[in-house]
Amino acid sequence: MNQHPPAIFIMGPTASGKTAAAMHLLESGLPVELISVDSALVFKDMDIGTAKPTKAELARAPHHLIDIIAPTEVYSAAQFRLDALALMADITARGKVPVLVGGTMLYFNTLQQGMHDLPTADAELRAQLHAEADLIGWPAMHGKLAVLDPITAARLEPTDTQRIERALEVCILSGKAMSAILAEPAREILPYNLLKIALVPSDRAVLHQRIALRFEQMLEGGLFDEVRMLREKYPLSLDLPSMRCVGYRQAWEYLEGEIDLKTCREKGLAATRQLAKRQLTWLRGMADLTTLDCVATETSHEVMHHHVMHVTKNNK
RNA sequence: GGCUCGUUAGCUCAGUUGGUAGAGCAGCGGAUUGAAAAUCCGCGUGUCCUUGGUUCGAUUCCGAGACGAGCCA
Repeated sequence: MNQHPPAIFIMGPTASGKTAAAMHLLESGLPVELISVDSALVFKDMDIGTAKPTKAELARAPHHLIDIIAPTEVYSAAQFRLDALALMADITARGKVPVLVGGTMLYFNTLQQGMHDLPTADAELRAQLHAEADLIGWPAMHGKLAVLDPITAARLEPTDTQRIERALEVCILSGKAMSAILAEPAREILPYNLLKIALVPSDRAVLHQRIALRFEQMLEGGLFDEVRMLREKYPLSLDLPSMRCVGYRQAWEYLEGEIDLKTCREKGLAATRQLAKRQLTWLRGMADLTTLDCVATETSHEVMHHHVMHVTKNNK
């Protein structure tokens, strides 16, 4: 018997209708609070390109973890885990059920699996490592990692710059091999009774159509103006996580005159489709999912409502 | 109307001195532990426009046709 309180995950690729699904639950009167699980929605002033719920929608259906940092700042899976755990405890204490809705599958995964006791990211050290890599190249950095942590080096491609950098950072800051830390027992599992709903398209082509439609709406809705505004308001660069978000990177390149509008549209669309594909890959590997077809919106909402009602009732 | 060039993967194009072909992008599959909308790995999906001829064998050479682009009328 599971004595833990309930919590609900609503997961799905971009443009699968997660926001609508979450709002449907809230507005049908179920005792829930929403937590966003999205690495792009955390940024203030990035509204159009992230397809953030509108001000009106957020007023009707408040989401936690939206607009919490500036586009110059960095968020992380580890920070998300801490933030989400605190919010879930609060919501549960208020007698409500936390609904975690979003598309950042690493965050969902981290929340469920917990994290090992790895050192926090260190911007200064990363800058040093990056400068070194510029001099000797990433294959040589991979070679250095092979000395410090052969197990992790064997797991990583010499081209996987981001993970090589992180593994070196972990070794240097902790004095231990990352693989040694990961071999230690993981932290406790999430103390909630989970209902995990996955919104998956029965037809990928339909999702692609939705993505195209939404991207067009973003362009018409002023994505370029938004990026111009962001660049005036903040000291941004293309290597910041915020500006690496799908759509923003391509809009930036267009505004710089590096690509024309047609190319911007094509690259933006392709990047969004590729994002959706990676999200679906994550979902295929997850256990205990209640999978609903995001193409059949009304049916899915009904079924989801039924499941959630069942869970929230058992909470009493 | 005449001449020239072109037609090869979903797109842009290479290539085959005649032995049924390969890049980039797109797409598809996978990995994923403080950047994750990130980062990385794997996979070629084809009436080589059609049709006659030459040939053991034609996507390749020759003829005709279709379509497209350009130049001349």
